[in-house]
Amino acid sequence: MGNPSSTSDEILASARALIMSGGYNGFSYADIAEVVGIRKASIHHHFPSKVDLVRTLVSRYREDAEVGLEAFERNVQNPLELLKAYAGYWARCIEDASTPFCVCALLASELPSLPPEVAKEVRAFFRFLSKWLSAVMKRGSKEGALRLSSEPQIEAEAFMASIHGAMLSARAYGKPKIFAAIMAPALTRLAPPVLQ
Amino acid sequence: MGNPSSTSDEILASARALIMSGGYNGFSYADIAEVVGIRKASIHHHFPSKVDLVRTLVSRYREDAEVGLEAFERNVQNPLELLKAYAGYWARCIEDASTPFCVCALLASELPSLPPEVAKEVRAFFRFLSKWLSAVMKRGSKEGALRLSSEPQIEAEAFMASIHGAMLSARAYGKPKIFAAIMAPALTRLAPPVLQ
DNA sequence: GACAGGCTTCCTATTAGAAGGTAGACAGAA
DNA sequence: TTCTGTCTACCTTCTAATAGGAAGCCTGTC
Repeated sequence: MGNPSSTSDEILASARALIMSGGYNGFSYADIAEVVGIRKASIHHHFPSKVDLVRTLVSRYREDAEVGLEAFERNVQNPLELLKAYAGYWARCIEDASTPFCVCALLASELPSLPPEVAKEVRAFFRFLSKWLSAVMKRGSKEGALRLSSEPQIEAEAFMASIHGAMLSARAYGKPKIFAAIMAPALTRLAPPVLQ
Repeated sequence: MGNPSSTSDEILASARALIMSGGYNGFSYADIAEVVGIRKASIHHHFPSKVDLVRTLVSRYREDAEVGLEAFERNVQNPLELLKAYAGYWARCIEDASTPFCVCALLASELPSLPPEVAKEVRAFFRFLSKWLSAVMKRGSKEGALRLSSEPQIEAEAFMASIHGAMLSARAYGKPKIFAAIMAPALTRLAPPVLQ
C-alpha cells in the first residue's frame, strides 16, 4: 500500500477486467495470478477469499463512479448535457474497448447465484446510480432543461435501463457503435422543445 | 424420446433454470443431476459435453421464441398491441418468477468468455429478435399504428435494449414491478397521436 | 412363442485437472 | 525484531469427461 500501483491494486484491476468479460464465476485466482505475475497464494495474502476480493472491487467501483459523476457535475451544469456526458463516457469506453461493460450490470445479471456480500454491494451500486439519475431528472424538469413524459424516478430508471440494454446489444452484436445509436434518440427525446 | 417429458427435456429444463440464475459458469452437471434425479454420467449420455448441452438449449430457446412470437402475431394484428403483448409476456414471467430473466440476455453479458459454439447461438437469438421487432416497427410505421421518432431498426434496437435493461433492474432491485413501470412510458411514446 | 442381437438409458467407478484455500518458510524493509 | 509480501508445497472439493457394464426394450428370425 502506498506506491501508485501496488500489487493489491493490480489484483483488483485484473479482477475487474476478468469480471467484465465473464462475471463472478468466469475467473479464478489462477487467472489473476497469471496476469499480475505472482502466485495464487500471494493473492490470498491481499484478499483472503474470493468474496473479499470481489466485495472490495465492487465497493471501490462504486466509489470511483461517485468521484467520476461529481467531476461531471463540476464541469457540466445543464442536466441534458450531463446525461449526454454520461452516455458519451460509456460510448467511448465501449468503442475503445477499454471498459466494454459495466461490472455491476454484469454481476446484477448473475445476482441470484452471487455470494450475499457481493450481491449487497451490487444492489448498492444500482441504488446509487438510480439516485443520481433521479436527481438530474428532477432538476432538469424543474429548470426546463429536460422534457420528461413520466415521473423523474421512472425517467431515471428508464434511462439506466437503456444504458444497460444498449451495452448488452453492443456486446451481443460485437458492434460498439450500436450503443450510441440506441442512446441518441433517448437523449433527443429528453431535450426541451426549444432545442428541437 | 417420445414421451411428453423425456429425461433429455428435463435436463434441458433444469439447465435453463440454472443458467437463468447464474449463467454459463454458474451451474455444473452435478447441479442438474440433483434436480433431475439421475447421475452426472447419465447427463453425458444425452449431451456428451457441456457445450453440446448449452448449444442445444439456446438453439431450442430461439425456436421456442419463434413459435411464441408467431402465435402472438396470429392473435394480435395491431403492431402497438403486439409490442405491448411482448412486454406484457415478460412482465408476467418476471412477476410470477417463472422465467425471471432471458437466458440469452444473461449469456450475452458473458459473451467474451463463452465457448464459441454457444456464443454463435446467442448472437443468432439477438439477430432473430431484432429482425422481428424491426418488422413490427416498420409495419406499424407504415400503417400509422406506431409513431416512430427514428428509423424502424433503431427503434427496434432501443425497444429491445429497454426490455433487457428493465429486466436487469427488476433483478437488481428485487422488485419485479419495476419492469412494467419502465416499459409503460416506452410503449406510450410509441402510440400514435390519436390514441394519446 | 422363443430367443438372439442391437439399441437406449442409466449406472458405478475413475480420471485429470482446476478450484479456492492453508501452512510454513524465507527475504527484505521498518 | 517484527512486519510485509512473496514463495513452495500441499489439501480438499469440485468439474467435466470417460470406461465399461447392467437392465430393459424393440425387432426380426426361426
